[in-house]
Amino acid sequence: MYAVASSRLHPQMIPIKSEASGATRKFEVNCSGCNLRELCLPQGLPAEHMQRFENVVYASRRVRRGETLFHAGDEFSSIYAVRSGFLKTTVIDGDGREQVTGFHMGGELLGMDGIGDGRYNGNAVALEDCEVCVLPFSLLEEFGREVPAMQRHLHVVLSREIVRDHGIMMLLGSMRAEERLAAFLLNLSRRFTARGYSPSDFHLRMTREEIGSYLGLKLETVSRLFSKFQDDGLIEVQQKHVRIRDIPGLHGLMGN
Amino acid sequence: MYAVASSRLHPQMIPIKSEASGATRKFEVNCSGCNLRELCLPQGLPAEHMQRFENVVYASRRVRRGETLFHAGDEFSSIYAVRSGFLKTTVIDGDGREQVTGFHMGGELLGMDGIGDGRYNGNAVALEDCEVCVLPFSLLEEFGREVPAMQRHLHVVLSREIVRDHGIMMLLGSMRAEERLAAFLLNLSRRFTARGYSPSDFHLRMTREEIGSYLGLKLETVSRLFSKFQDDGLIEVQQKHVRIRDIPGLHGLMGN
DNA sequence: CGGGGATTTGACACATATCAAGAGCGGTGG
DNA sequence: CCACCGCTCTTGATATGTGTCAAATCCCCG
Repeated sequence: MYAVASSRLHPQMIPIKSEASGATRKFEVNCSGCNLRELCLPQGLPAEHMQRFENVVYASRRVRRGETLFHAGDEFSSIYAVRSGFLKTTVIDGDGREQVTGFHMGGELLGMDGIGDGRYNGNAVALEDCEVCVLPFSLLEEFGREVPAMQRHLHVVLSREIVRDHGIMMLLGSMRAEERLAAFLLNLSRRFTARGYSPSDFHLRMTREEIGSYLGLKLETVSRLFSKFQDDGLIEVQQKHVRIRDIPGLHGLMGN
Repeated sequence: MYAVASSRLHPQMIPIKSEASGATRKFEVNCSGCNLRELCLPQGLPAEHMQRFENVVYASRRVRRGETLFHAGDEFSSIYAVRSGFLKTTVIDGDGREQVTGFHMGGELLGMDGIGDGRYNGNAVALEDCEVCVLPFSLLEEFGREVPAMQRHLHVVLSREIVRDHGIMMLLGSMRAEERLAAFLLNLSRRFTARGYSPSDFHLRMTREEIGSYLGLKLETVSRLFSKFQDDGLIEVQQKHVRIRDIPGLHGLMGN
């Protein structure tokens, strides 16, 4: 019925030059044919502008598991749209402590933290082999000046990122460990569902430690909670594979 | 030497019509003469565009202590720039729990969380009598389409909000109570300094409970930490008045 | 197929929350 | 102008959720 969420390259990429076989290569994009078009930046863009948008998408870039798409401090010039794969973003403070700020899947945008002062503020690391679309920000801005719908949508995307962050602040500031993990699982479920995967059956790409960092918990706490949720019949866990058995039950955990 | 940070109306407002004496009134703005111009949205805008910008600033609005500038769910049409006073922003989750997402002073922008889906995502409440400039977002967008510098600056401001939020996520996710409060005080100090107030001597407008909400702590913990910092000679506290005695000492608390 | 990181689980420590009581302060109305 | 009331703050005693440390197992990746 549902495919278990897994990493597959989507077949929109059409290389122009075979010599450009490095990490980044120019290519003809086909946003209109991309199965992520309803989730990605061109979402809702009238057909007449779609072709123009495809010229903004400058290149694709392949990032292998463990590799970094951009580092904090790198010069900013583009934002990235995830075409396939799964990444985390992190920030590091003066003392070297790392905080995971998000996990990102197909159709989601990365790098918007770099617009502010011309350098990325955080890091983006692939948790599995990824393919991302490179969107040079100056081209996006130019496009936005010409097409109000594009401009508005860019603002919408930036604003939603702010709203997303406020949700995480709520989670970190006001919820107990159990609620945080339930919220996390439900959030993943929702996002997988939007991409056509099973709402209840998925493979976690991140470690317990990364989940813990994201949720403001230690990895042992995350592990114990997974076990507890399993004992309570809410989920089944086996290493990185999770099956949610009781979505209403997880919802019920929040707010008690 | 320094004025202790206090709420003063800045004198740029020139009412056009005296009958428009309600909470909101149109007025001739004078951004170029505003002492917040270097911190506010028109920051860095070339002089030639300043006058045009002043036409985007649609009105001023007065918000009394305790009143709400906007509620979560209200229809979005404008962002707001704080002209004077001090506000908090909050979000409320399904169970009615409130999380303070920020404290905002002169020159800072509010309401950018509303662009995403046409409704404000959070609340903005005045912690003392405030005056805000109303910036209709559609006018800002129009202006941005015509003036790339304006467009870019709007993006910069949105991006910085994201970066700010990531800093708070770091704070909530990775720091201990003591570090959080030290970071909070140093952040306030920096922002007061940028506005010409004393870096070390200021009046807190928010309650211990609001500080606690912002920092993910309970009010008793905040109170105890204030006492502890005082015992350690780092600060002097008397209710809402704070005097920082040892800024390096506070910095030193972070990362131990 | 081997090795090392990832995960689980237990025992215990400790930071922060909770509950409670009293004091301080400010704003309001007499 | 003063006194009272209510909210805010402080502080103590205690509870508890989560962290820390440790060890064994798992299993995934190279």
